[in-house]
Amino acid sequence: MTEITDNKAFEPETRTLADRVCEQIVNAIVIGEIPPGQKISEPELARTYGISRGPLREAMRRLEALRLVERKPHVGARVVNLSAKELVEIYRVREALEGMACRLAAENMPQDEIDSLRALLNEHEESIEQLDGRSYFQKEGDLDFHYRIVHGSKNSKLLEFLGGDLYHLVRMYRYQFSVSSSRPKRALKEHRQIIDAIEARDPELAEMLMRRHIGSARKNIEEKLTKVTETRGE
Amino acid sequence: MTEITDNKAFEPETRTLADRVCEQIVNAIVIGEIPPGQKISEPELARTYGISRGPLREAMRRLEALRLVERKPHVGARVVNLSAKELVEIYRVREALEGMACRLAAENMPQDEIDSLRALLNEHEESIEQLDGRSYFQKEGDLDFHYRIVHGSKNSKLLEFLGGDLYHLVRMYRYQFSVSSSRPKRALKEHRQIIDAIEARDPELAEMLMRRHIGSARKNIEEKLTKVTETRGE
DNA sequence: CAGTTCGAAATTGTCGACAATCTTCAATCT
DNA sequence: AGATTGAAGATTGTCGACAATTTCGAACTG
Repeated sequence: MTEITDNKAFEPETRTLADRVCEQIVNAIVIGEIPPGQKISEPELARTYGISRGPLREAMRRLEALRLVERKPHVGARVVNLSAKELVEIYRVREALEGMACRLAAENMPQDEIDSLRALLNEHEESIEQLDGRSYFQKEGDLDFHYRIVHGSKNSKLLEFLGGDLYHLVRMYRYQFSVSSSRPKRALKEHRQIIDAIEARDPELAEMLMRRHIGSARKNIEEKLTKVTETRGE
Repeated sequence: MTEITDNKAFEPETRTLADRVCEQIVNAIVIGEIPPGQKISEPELARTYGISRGPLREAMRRLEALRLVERKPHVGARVVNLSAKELVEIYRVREALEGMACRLAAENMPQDEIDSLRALLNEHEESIEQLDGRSYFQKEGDLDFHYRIVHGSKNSKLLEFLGGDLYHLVRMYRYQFSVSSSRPKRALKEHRQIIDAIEARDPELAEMLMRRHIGSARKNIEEKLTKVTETRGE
């Protein structure tokens, strides 16, 4: 028994079937493999993932809680189709929660995490300068920045709500609309201001900067979407 | 077809079994009928509510998403036992979200809802003056006030997060610790200040007042709980 | 007697089948 | 012709049984 037989890397799937499939479906929805508004057939999805309907229904319950699908009793489930209004509403929620997270990060984020986050921003800068269309990295990289701030707040409930639930919706929207920050350099500058405020341990400023940062993203969306609806003549 | 045959009151239970039982269990947990930290046996609960394990497991998934129970694969589920730290974390989330809700309410809450809310506050005042221990009304009444503000924000996502998910935890905590506002008159005064700011259509002030209001409730908790832990000699 | 190991019981996870409900479409009636 | 009703098909909701995993206890060993 001297060898380590129960190596964690060897048991990557100790979780339940429902959990694993749920994660797969979340990803499929986020990247648009299952398109928004599509009706979900339980028997079909169950066959697709090679499981029975029992675990699948449990996974659906979780997806419902994540607000990625909407269910009506005795009718069925559909992938959400975010309206412009709902999207703006989500950004209001982000503005509030991440503003608070940033405030708390200014109080609680350890120095080593701050250093690490600065290094991440430097990577972002490089990927922007050689802007050979690595929009994927930009998209995920931006969320990575925000996630780390929330992590740095040392508030587990904030982390659960934002990182566990809300970010799936945000990621989904970004993939659907192919939105990579329309002004990456400006965003990077704002990110640097934010981390500066955190390192200076200035909660008020940190919160204000983050709220502005997300607020301008929200205005950006509002602008684009009203433009689209105007074009459509609505 | 002149009569209204599809009266909503006539179909009170069109929802699924899992949904109904879930609501029952939520209530049982909130009022402490199922105490915090208790292990949940699926077969036993299923018998208690007279259903099979299938729907019950779906209900458990929902309870997990509501953060009222914690599950470990192949081990079981337990009712959450909120620590002091987590409770304070939840109040931070409330401070952020309800602050935003209050800001938006100042922009969007219809006048008739404002009037109705003022009437509710007058009822609260009466129930306080004849303080014959109607703490139940105080507890639920306070949440009612906060709920209406969120409703007045006209932001459906805020309503979902706060009203749908988070308030169950807050209610649970209030029942467990038998916390009726330790200073009801002061709370009422603050509520009136808030509704004044909303009616004056002053988003900045409205948000600030709400954040202070919830912030002082948080400090109140922090104070009490550190006192308790000190008494215990920890 | 303490510690370990093995096994039985209980609990959780999964499955396939049956019942209830909704949707669709065609036949009938006004 | 258009609307209504009814039945057939498909889909969702529910159940009981089986398989996999964990837990608890008793027997065994040092």
